[in-house]
Amino acid sequence: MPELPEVETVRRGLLPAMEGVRIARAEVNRPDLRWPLPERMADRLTGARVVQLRRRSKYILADLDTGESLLIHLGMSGRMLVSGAMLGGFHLDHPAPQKHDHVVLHMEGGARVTFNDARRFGAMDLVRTDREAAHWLLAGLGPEPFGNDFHENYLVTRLKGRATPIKAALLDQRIIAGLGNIYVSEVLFRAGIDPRRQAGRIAAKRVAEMVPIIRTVLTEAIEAGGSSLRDHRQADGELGYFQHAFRVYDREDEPCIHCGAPIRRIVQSGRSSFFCPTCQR
DNA sequence: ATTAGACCCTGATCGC
DNA sequence: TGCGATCAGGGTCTAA
Repeated sequence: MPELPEVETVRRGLLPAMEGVRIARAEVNRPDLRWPLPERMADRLTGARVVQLRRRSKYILADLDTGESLLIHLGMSGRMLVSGAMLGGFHLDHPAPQKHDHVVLHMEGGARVTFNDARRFGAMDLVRTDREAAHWLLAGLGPEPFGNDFHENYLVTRLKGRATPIKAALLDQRIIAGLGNIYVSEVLFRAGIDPRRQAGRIAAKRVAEMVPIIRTVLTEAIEAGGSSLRDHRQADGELGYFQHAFRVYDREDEPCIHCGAPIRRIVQSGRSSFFCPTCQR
């Protein structure tokens, strides 16, 4: 599901339908997702205008003119789909309601934004915009990969002394926000680092080299509309296509693009890691 | 303080 | 066509 590039792709797709537009009616079809939805959520959304649509890590934040922000997390299987709007010269008709359409925002002017999430690992909450940074889901997040707080010295310092595998360290949202299982594998391949290496035992120079690689991989993925393996859809329903550019992820037993050795899959803390045993040390 | 594993939930896929 | 096992891009919580 959605890592930073997928969430950013969704945010960009939602912009024309949501930013500057008033929510005419909010339809909330169940009391909870991963956690209970906020009190009186439909009432607090109805009539509010979306002032700005932002992203923090894997969260989308819709700032409202009520002083609150709608915080959205897509979990593993969450989608945000726009319908009934003009997009790129095409009109997106309203599709028939689907199973797991948990929240529907009926926008002024006729567009709809539907949050669908089969597995319900996603989340929504309403938070005072001026206290957003203290929200329990956001407070512990590490720096944005594209932000000024994320740089070579920062990463070297944060990984110093850590015995945990570098794979787990890069997945840790408190260290860096936004990476997930796909892009960590892709980053470590490009950096030539074995995912099992202890984070604190990698030479500082090689840790530093990961910083621009992280930014490059994420940028390329955003430009491709994210990766669509199973669940991810852009806001207009289109598939992303970065999965065609994977060098190791989901390529078990296929040849390494550099050396031809078969790509290996191992399981680390319950998640698959893909890597080339020859090129990554 | 760290770290591995269970858990949350549904659906797709694969082997039999 | 059916059935069980396995797996999935998220994160939190517990127990070692």
